[in-house]
Amino acid sequence: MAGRDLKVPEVRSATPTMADVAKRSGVSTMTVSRALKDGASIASDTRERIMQAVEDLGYVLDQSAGSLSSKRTGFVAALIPSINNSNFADTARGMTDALEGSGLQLLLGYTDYSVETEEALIGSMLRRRPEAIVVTGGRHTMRARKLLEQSGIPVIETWDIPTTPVRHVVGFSNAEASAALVRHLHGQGYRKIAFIGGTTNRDTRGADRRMGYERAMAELGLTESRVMSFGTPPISMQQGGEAIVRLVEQWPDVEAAICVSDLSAFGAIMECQRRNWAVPERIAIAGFGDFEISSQCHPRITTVGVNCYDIGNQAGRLLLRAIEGERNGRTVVAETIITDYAVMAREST
Amino acid sequence: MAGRDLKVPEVRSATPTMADVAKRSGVSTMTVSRALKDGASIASDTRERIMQAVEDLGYVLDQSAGSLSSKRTGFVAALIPSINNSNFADTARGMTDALEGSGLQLLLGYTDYSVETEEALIGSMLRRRPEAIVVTGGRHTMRARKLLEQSGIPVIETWDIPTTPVRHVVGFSNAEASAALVRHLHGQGYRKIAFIGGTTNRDTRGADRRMGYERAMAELGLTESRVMSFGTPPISMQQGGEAIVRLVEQWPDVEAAICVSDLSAFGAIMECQRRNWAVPERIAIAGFGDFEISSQCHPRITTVGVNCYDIGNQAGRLLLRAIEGERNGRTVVAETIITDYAVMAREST
DNA sequence: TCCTGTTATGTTAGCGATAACAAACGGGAG
DNA sequence: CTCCCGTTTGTTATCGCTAACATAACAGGA
Repeated sequence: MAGRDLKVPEVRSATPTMADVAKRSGVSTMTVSRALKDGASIASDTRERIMQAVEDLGYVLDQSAGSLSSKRTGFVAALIPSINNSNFADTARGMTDALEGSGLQLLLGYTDYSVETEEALIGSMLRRRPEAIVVTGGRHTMRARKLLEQSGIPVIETWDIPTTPVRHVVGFSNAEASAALVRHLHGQGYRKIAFIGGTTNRDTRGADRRMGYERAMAELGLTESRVMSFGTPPISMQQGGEAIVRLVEQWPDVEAAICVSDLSAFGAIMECQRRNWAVPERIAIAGFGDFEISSQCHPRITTVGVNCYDIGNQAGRLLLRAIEGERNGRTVVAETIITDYAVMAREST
Repeated sequence: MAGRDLKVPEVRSATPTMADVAKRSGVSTMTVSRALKDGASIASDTRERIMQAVEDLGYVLDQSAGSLSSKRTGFVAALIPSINNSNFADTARGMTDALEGSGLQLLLGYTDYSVETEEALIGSMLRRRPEAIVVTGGRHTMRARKLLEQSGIPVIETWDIPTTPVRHVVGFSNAEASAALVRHLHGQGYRKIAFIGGTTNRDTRGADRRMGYERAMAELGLTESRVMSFGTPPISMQQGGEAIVRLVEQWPDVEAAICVSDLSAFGAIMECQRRNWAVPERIAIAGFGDFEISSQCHPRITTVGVNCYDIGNQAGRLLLRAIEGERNGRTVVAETIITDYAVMAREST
């Protein structure tokens, strides 16, 4: 730990305000405000003079003051379960891209897969007055739901198709996607198919996938379902590895395993390699989400590709329409946009 | 795409303000303000009455108005290169944990490994008046640096040890860490050691690691350095796979390769497996960062473990001290905190 | 009884910007 | 020469909240 003396920069004592800039350039604050916005009518020499003053003073616009006055905060809130999940990262990127050029910034919050954290986060986001809010999933605490309903701004639920949506929806049925994967494995000839997931319903999409698995198994007449629950969601690579071992111990005849996500599937496959259990010959393993790792590892993992980027992009565009609509006093109809998914058959099954 | 009619919630027309709550509970707005903060002296029956009114009206505090008045926005900005990188995610988590209970929220921005994007982001963050700002890396555009210096708030650079820091620093020397890995491989008996990284210096930490590799090679008297540059940073798993093939083509005698990050190392190893190049017998491969994947894949990857969480946590705590100090008018001395790293010897070398 | 201190609440005056309207100015049409 | 219109700039009044100070009410000690 080393120390260095404090160097006081020239413009430091009091942060300059718009009034300081106005005084220095000999105009009113209103003119400064206009100069800093594009699209306002202002003489080019005046603008230059103002810009010079801004530069000299090191002035930075105070947006909180601006948004109080203009009633536009210039940002939208998006809540995703985890910062470190490439699926949600893609969704966030899709949203950011959709917002490009709209003057709206994306403000992300992380719920850590917990509806309670989500509730708290919705509260703190709403206090900052976003112009719209995007949440992941369709299940919320009662209070969270009420907050969303009363917020007075467009609300979009993503990554799911809730039975009673708050308002707009952009997503797909996790249960249906999971069922499609079961049918695919069935089509490949597998019968003794297991499901590996977390021990709780904390990850609601994970729970939906398990439900879809069970439903599809029943529909295919495969009455013995093999569900291995292990660890608190989201389950890690390591937990996937441990779970596959337990699975094989408990049901030695198992032929295939569907993991709740690609990460746990990857962990499971690596563990199999260490134990010399051939994948897919001894046991086939599939994942969910089509993470980069699934197409890169060896063997490449069969999974369900979800249009993550598109979910975000559609949500972003929908949100722009909704904000625009409300601003113009138009009646905005609640929309449900269903995104697609596809089983990606690869080497692990 | 399905539609549903707009359902107008009861409290919708105009968002209620504190004055509405005050009127409804028969007190002044100041009392309402106090009731919504903890630590203020207020009669418990008054508080209850106010809370009831808040509940009835669905009132949500407007923080932008509050912070305009109190001059405290209640958030700190942190810029990280990528949303989808578990190293930076850990740093973010460390920061969030450090901020827990301080009343400060973390607002993340993503620079996408570009100093230009960073500059723009610093601008838009500063406009929202964070109480402190944390950036990743020590290299910035001139304008960005000026913005940081003039911001009047605590600035912390992380993940690096800049030669001329803006103010506070929490990080380690990427070059030194990379050199340590070279020395480790040398100690294992490897001599023809290569480095795989991106084609540009966009990822400044990646560039530092390459520099450290070259310096260490020279110091060890290994004069022939083998640098394979491939793809725009951050290079992906797939690019790691492609790079290792090119590397072996160009220098068939290569014995070991250090990849700029674990992800590219993983891609390289998987590609080797597909080509039946034994790792580490035919070629040893090491990564950087100790991502989860490195300890989970097969073979497990030798890498440099960085104390990501600690970087964030220390930065968070430093930032709290600095804010506290400035608020009390104390002179805050610039601090440099050096975090540790360690070569993690595993199966891939 | 009066004074003092504590607790609970109210009043006033902004915080720093922008919306909305007003006004000054210059130039071209009639 | 006058009038009108478009362009540029200024004035005023908030936006919703909180800091700082003021005041009221009450309890307890001298």
